[in-house]
Amino acid sequence: MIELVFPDGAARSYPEGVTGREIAEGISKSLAKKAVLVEVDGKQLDLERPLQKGGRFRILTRDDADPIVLDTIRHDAAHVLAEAVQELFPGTQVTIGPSIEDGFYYDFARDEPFSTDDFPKIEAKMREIVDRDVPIRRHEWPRDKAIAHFESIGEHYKAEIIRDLPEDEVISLYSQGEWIDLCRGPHLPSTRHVGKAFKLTKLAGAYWRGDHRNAQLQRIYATAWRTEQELADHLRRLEEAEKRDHRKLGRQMNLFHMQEEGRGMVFWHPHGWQLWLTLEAYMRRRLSEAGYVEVKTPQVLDRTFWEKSGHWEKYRPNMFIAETVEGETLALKPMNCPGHVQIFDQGQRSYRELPIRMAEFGSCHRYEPSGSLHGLMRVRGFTQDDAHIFCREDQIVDETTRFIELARSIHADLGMETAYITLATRPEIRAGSDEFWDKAEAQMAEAARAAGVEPVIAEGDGAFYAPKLDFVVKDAIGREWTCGTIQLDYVLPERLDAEYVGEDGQKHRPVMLHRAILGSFERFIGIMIENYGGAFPLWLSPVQVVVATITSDADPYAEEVAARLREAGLRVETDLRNEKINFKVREHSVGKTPVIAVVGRREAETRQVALRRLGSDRQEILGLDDAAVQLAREALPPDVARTTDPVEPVRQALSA
RNA sequence: GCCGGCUUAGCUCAGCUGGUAGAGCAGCGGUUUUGUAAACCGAAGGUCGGGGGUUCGAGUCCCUCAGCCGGCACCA
Repeated sequence: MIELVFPDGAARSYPEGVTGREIAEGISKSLAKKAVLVEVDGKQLDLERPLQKGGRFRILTRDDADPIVLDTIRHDAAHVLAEAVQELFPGTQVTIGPSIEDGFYYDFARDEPFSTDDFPKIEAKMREIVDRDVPIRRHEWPRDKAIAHFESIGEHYKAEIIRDLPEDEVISLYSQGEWIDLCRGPHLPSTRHVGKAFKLTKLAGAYWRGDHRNAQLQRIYATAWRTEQELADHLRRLEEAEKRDHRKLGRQMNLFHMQEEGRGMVFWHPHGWQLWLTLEAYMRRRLSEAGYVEVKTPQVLDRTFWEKSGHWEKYRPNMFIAETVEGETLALKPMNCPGHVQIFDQGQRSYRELPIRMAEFGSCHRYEPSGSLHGLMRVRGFTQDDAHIFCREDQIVDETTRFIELARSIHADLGMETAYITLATRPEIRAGSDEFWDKAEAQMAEAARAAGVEPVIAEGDGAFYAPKLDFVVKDAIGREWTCGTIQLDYVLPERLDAEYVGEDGQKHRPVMLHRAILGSFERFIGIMIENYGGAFPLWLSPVQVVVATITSDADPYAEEVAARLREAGLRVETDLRNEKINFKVREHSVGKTPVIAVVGRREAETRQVALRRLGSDRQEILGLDDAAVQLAREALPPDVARTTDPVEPVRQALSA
């Protein structure tokens, strides 16, 4: 007998080998009908699986909000997809097909390429399989039999997977009708439970086992949900996200462009560059306040320099290299760190100077693989908000904690909430002893906790020389972005011979903390565009106010209004075109201008402005001076608004 | 870099099985002086991504190169 403890706390005994379905039937017929999985001590099992041991027990139905249910639906849908493809395209080999966020995919091996034109046919076949409502059954086979079976039907990838499973692993297979696949499970009771709220979305190439030296398979992506409604909602969310695409908005809002001759390089247009300058000025204030000093280092340095830093050996394929007529070989800097060490190395450093927090808005070039380029998100010429903290070992934790607090505050100011922080631990190929890694990882974790954050461990993701913390932020529509990092480094100071004189009069190696908060301006601006959907808050908006006239009589007054607002520090444009006010309001609303100041004959006479805010159709009539003061106050960057009497800069601007 | 798709006017897109390129918006010229999300009229605008081929004839078919898009791989 085994004892099962139900969610309500009741404990009941059942004979060993009882199945979830039998238990459900014992409770109610309707439950047995709805049940899809059971869970014993947190482990989900098929409904028909004989239970061997007791524990905390619950029955999961298809409607359960538990993510494991949706996960199982997606996983089963992947099997249905695989069966459908094999029925339609004989000779196709199956490999793996896991559930993923929002859906699932399946990787197939087939000489002929699939086409998205095949999707309707495949989807129809999938629906047919769902309608067949065939039971999904678990089988356990001896290893040799499983291998022989898959080899005999030409499924070499499956056979390879089984061969690579640990010797003691139970080989489980699942069948739906004639079709059988290697799988760990668990699965739904029958294909009907998969439902029809799925849609094939994308076709892609993917390497077998994720290794580019292996064969390339064809991956079919799909989205799958519990109900048609959930599917429709998801498709609508995708459309929404598409509207926010920074490449689209960048063109529509005339922020930047790229062209063939400069792949991965950005041409910033006036409004886009204004956005950059505003962000840069903000960062400069925040860094200065946090005790950083700003530097600027050369764009191009001789090959010998990169040989010393180790980049020539390790990083050369990613570097832009230039030859001069005099036969020198130079390289554009792919990163700023070695340059910063040169500044550190000038003169004699004392322990009293540490920590030195050396910042640079460092413009770097990296030859990224062509297929990885993506709008502003992955470029070849970019500017990092880079800084290196040179410190003693005993300062690492404190500096890291301070950094985490700074980064969180900056992300929040820029409309992004910290979702979590990851601690990337020792990779397989690494430098340094285990003792070093134990200590370094512990220090990073300690610093995170001191800042009030429990880091999520990213096993093996660290740089080869040290662990790092990465920030994951969440945007307005819930998407996550990795933004900001801090990495420990003992190697570069050693290589470039950085040293300081300690309290003991001896020379010591400083530790370096590489850190960035935005990552790169390019990428971060791309993220900001998507986060705000182009509707930037007033302080960031490239154009804050458009003064729009109703008739040409008001032109002189409109110029006066614009001048007055500019005097108050606002970024203002005028629209004196011979167009109707409706037309102008529409155009500037579509263009995401935060404030439209409408002036007509009335306003000119009374020396007022009619303000209209983006997203509202109300108008606010204010005297010109009041409007200038009020808007200037609203347009203060968040840090300025926090650190000073918000009225003071306005007063200063007014008296200037 | 790899797999697949795409590339037509400044932008968004149409162009069936090969028969000599079309719309809306923007831009330009004019009329209109307008009160909070698109006034009206007109003229213009294209070596259909580059190159090569098949054909009497190619935007359309084939080859090739480039770029872009979606993934994969990469991301010190």
